[in-house]
Amino acid sequence: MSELKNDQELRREEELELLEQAGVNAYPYSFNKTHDAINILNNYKDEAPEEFASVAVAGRIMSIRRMGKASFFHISDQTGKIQVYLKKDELPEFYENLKLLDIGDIIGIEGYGFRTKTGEVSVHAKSVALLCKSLRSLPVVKEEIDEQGNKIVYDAFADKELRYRRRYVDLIVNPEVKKTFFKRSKIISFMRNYFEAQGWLEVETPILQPIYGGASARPFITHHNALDIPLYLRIADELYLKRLIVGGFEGVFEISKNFRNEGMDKTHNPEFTAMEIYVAYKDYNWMMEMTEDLISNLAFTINGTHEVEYDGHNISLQKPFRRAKMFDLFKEYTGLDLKGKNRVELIAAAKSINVEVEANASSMKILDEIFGAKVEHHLIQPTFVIDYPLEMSPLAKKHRNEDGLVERFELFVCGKELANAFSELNDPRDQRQRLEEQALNRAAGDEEAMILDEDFLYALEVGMPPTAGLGIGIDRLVMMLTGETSIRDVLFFPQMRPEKK
RNA sequence: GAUCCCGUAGCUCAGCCGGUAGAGCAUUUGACUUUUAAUCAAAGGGUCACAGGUUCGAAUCCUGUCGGGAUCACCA
Repeated sequence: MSELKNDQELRREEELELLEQAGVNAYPYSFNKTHDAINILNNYKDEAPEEFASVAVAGRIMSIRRMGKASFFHISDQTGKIQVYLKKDELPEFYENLKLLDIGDIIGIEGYGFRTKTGEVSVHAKSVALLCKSLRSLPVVKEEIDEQGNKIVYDAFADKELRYRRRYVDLIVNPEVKKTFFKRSKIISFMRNYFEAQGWLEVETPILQPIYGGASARPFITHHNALDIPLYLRIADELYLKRLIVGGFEGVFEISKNFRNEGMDKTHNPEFTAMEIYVAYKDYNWMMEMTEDLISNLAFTINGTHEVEYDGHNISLQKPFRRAKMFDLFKEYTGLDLKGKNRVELIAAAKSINVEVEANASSMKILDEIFGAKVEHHLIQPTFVIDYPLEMSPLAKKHRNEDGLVERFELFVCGKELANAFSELNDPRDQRQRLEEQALNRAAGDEEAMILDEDFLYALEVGMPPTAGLGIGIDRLVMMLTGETSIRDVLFFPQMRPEKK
C-alpha cells in the first residue's frame, strides 16, 4: 500500500527501536497462554478467586488508560475482551516499556483474576510480554454501555470499502463480524456432519474443467500451458458428482467453490460456495423431506430457534415447509392459468399483467419473467416451488404424471432462491436430446446454454441409478441465518476492483 | 451497463450560496497507583481521491478519470 507513513506510524517504528534497545524482543517465538478471555469473564467467582490465581492471557491491545503509576489495558483475543491491570510496583522492569506500547500491539499477561472496584472482572498482571509490535495504527473504536445496558459505539470503523479491502482490520475492531464467520463455519460443519451421519461421502471434483456444465452461466476461462488447452473454472460440480453415482457411490456431496463470470451485487459474487448432494435410489419427494429436515435442524442448532428475522420479515423455518406447484402459484398471484400455453399466448398473458418481455423471448424466458415479477416476492415463508416446465431444466427427469413438466423443486425463503433439486434425469436418450436442444440454443446465440458433454452422456449410458440431487447456495443460507442482507458480509474477502495507484 | 449518492487528519465526521482547512477520538509532552468513551493542561498532524477548467482567488462551481455505496438491468 502507501509507502508514505503518517506521524503515528513513524512513532511506532521509533518505539520499536527503543524497545529493542531496551533488550525487548518485539517478535518472540511463543507464549504459553492458559486462558481465553471469555473463560475468565464467565467463570470468575468472587467467593473463589483462587480458581484463577494463576492465568496467562494474550491478545491485542484495544484500549489504554494510563494513570501514572498504574494502567488499565483492554486486550482482545479470539473470544472477547478482557481488562488487565498493571501496577508499577509489581512490574519494575517492564513498567517503563509500557509507554512504548500502543493500541494494536499484541501482548501476553501472566497474573491472577480479580474484580476491580468498579466491578469488572480483570487480570492483575505479574508480568508482561510483548508478543508483536504493530506498525500500523488501527481505527480507534470506543464503546459505552448505557444505563439500559445498550452498547453505544463511538467512531465505528464503518467505511465499507476499507472494511472489505482490509478485512483483518475489520475483524479486529468490529467483533460482531467475527460472530458471522463463526456461524458460517458452524453451518458448514453441521451440514457435513448431517450428511456423514447418513453414510454419504464427501468428495472433491475438478475445479478446472475442460467442458463446463451443470448450470447456465458464463464461465471464467483459463489456459493450461503443458496441454495447451483452454480450461474453465467450474460453474457447478453436478456432472462430476453424477459420474460418481454412476461409479457406484450411493451418496456423494461436495461443498464447492463455483465461479460465474457475471455481474456482482448484493446476492452475487463471482466466486461463491454451493453444496451439492446426490443420493441414489431416491427422488425429489424424498429430497424435499431431507431438505426441510436439514434446514430446520440447522436453524435450530445455529440460532437456538426456528424463527429468523430477515430483511424485516419474521420467518419460521419449522418443518414442514409449504409445497406449491409452479403453475398453481401463477394462478394464485396473477389469476392466469399459464399451463400449456404457447409462446404467443404467454406474451399476451405477460402484457395483460404489465410484465415487460422482449418480443423474441422464449416461452421459458417469459415464464421466468412473470415468476420473477409477480410470484417470487410473495414467497416469504419457506416454500418449495415444484414441477417446473421441462425446457427450463435440461438435467431434470420428466414428471411421472404431468406432460411437459419435470420433477424439480426450488426452495424460496424471503423471496430468494435457496436450493434447487431434481429427480435426476438418468435416461441417456432423453438426456442426449435435451443437451442437443441446448446446443441449438447455444448456436442461436444463447451464451448460457449448456455444452454437450459426450463423456457425461457416456456415463449415463453406462447407467446411473434413479437419483435425487440437491444444490444449496451456502452464502445465501448463511445470510439468512445471520440476518446479513449483503453477500459481502458473509464472505471474508468479497471480490473488489483492485486499487489503482 | 444505466442512474443517483459519496470520497476532507490514523478513525468518525463538520466545513460546500468561492476568500489560505475544523471538532472529537487517536498521537506527542506533563500530572495522576482501581480506571473504563478515564480526567486535566499543552503540542504536533492534511497533495481536501486524481486531472483539467472557470476565477484575482477553488475543499467549495463545471468537466473528465479512479474507487466505493445504493437502486435498476443482467444473472437461476
